[in-house]
Amino acid sequence: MPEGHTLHRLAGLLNDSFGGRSVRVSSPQGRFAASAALLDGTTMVAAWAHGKQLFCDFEHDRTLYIHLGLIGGLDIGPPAPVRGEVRVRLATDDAVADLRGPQACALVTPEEVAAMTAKLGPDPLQAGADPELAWAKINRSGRPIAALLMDQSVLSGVGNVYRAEVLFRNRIDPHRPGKQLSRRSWRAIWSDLVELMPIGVRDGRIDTVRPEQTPEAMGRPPRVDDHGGEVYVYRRAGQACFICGSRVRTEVLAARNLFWCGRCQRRG
DNA sequence: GCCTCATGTTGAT
DNA sequence: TCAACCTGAGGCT
Repeated sequence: MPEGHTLHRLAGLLNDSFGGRSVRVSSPQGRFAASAALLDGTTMVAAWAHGKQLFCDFEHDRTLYIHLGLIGGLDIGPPAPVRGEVRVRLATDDAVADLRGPQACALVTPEEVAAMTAKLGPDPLQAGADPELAWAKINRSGRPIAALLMDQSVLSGVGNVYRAEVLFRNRIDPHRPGKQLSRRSWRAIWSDLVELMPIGVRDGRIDTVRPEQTPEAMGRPPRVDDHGGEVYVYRRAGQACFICGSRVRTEVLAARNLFWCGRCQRRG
């Protein structure tokens, strides 16, 4: 569920349903009960995201900080009975938001928020984010670009799907050390993310296949990943590359399954 | 029912 | 580098 686009989308949905309203806050599961009681009945001022971190600002300088981790989810919809392990429920008479399985869920101060965001790299989904801040780190690192893209202190919001897809779209070898990546390649990666990620926010899934290369346009059967989006290489190990036909490769890189085309991706 | 996997991160070794 | 953590879905018996 969660790369940066998911959190920005959720922030928007939270603002739509809870922004400026008095919110009932509870912890059906019990693990957030004490903090929920402090927020209960107060007004949610605004929700926002930086990369994969989600912040809900309430009155009295109280911020609910959420990180979904790998398996967490935040379901927003009309009122419904609690189902499963719900860490936090936000509710009004019209809407409910249920948080399950988060990696982090805590009440934090403005100072703590500032400290957290200060450690994060620029987010392609934030207006005015500066790609040079990321380039300064990439340009002097010996780590592979596929690892640097996943490092949230270098760049925030990119996860395993976007890293594989943006490297494929720009024909870049995932193993290329950051210091050997051209500035032109980095600018291409950044502008591609700035173009792709808002589409993910809008649609709630990651679509990366260019219009002229869709299955219909290429005369091949539709193929959509389990996460709901249409992609070139992510989770397609062993299958034919849509562009050159060679087998999509996979290996573990930066503790995650990387997917790439060894023939198409040779740039640095 | 049991096992594996998942768009993530942290802390110990 | 590796285990741990949080939860649910899907595949298997």
